[in-house]
Amino acid sequence: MLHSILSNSFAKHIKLNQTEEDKIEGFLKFRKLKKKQFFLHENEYTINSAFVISGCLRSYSIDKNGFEHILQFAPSGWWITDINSFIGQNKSILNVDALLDSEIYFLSRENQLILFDEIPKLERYFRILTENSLVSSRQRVLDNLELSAKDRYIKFCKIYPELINTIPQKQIAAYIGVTPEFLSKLKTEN
Amino acid sequence: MLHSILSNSFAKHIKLNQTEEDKIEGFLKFRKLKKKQFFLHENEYTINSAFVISGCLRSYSIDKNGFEHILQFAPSGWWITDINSFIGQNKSILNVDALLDSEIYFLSRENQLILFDEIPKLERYFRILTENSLVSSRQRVLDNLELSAKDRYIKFCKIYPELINTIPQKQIAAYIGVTPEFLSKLKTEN
DNA sequence: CGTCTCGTTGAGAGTTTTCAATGTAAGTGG
DNA sequence: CCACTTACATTGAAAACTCTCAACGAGACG
Repeated sequence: MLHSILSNSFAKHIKLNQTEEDKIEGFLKFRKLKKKQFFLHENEYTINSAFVISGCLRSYSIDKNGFEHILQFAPSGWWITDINSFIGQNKSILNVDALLDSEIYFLSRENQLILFDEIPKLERYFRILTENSLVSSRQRVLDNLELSAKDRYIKFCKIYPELINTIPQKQIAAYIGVTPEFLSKLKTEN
Repeated sequence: MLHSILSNSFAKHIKLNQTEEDKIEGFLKFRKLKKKQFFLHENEYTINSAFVISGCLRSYSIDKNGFEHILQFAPSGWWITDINSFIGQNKSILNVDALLDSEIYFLSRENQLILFDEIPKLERYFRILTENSLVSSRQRVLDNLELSAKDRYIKFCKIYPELINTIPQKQIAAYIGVTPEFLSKLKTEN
């Protein structure tokens, strides 16, 4: 049976009967990731997309100076992959790994496309997720343009309250776009 | 008959016959915008999405200090709207206006949904555009995290070469996230 | 117990902004 | 077409913001 967290994610956008959920389950694989274990390395072709049941994954790139920059956190209930590579057959420019011990389902692009044919509602589900991702990605672009580092941190705390005390603070710094040292100073000054 | 620029945009992703193009045309409206004329004001509900035939539109927000921050430029061949408002029935947080005298088609969300039913290929066209927008929006988030102001300007010049000498430089500054004065200094220092 | 990662702090350097001044180009009304 | 106004680009100096580098302490983990 599908894990309730994934089942609930579907239910937010579409209605599936038991037969359909069972069929979907047949196309998914379950896997546990230890902290720091990779789901996807840059420069590979991304076959799979991950849905996080428990724990937390992140996607990030490494710049020419060796610094990591985080594009997305995926705590419980989120999908994560390198979407450009997953959709477009391009080499991945992102790494995806686990920040905490995690449990995930993963779905291959091949199986996803098969499921789109067999259960058209599922295409709708992913279309809506894509639209929502676009909205939040654009909001993040605006936030980076409009907000000070301090305000970006405050906003981060509102959006991801469950992450504040579960992942290292330096990961949050790599998401909002400041150095770990500077984030530390931001928090004290008040 | 549909303007060739829009027709070509469709043709990049889907195949439409003449009957289908004619039908689509019936759901579009054509309009000219003078420079500085608004297509959409923030705090309104966004009914329409615009496809630019000639000229250039932009979408932007105004922060609490009164500064403008540009989310998107739409020269010839691009769609532009406040997608959150257009899709989600939310109030717009963006303004969209013309940087140059422009010619546009516009399509209401209502008509778009009707067309999705009548010409399913069109839903595919917009799904692909949404996916591509997501990819480029995420790339821009990464660019803001990774690149210096100077490198962001250099990258901008590569992506939008047709804009460099047609729109005011201060608009480019508002897109890459620096003040007009600082962009001016960046360009001279070399 | 030792090792590694992380968070904090401080001083100095680099970056970007602010503010003010100037010159030029572009738009407007007569 | 000219005179006037407005918008824009540039420059400089000072201030504000953010980073770098180095040091230290605390906690996690084997």
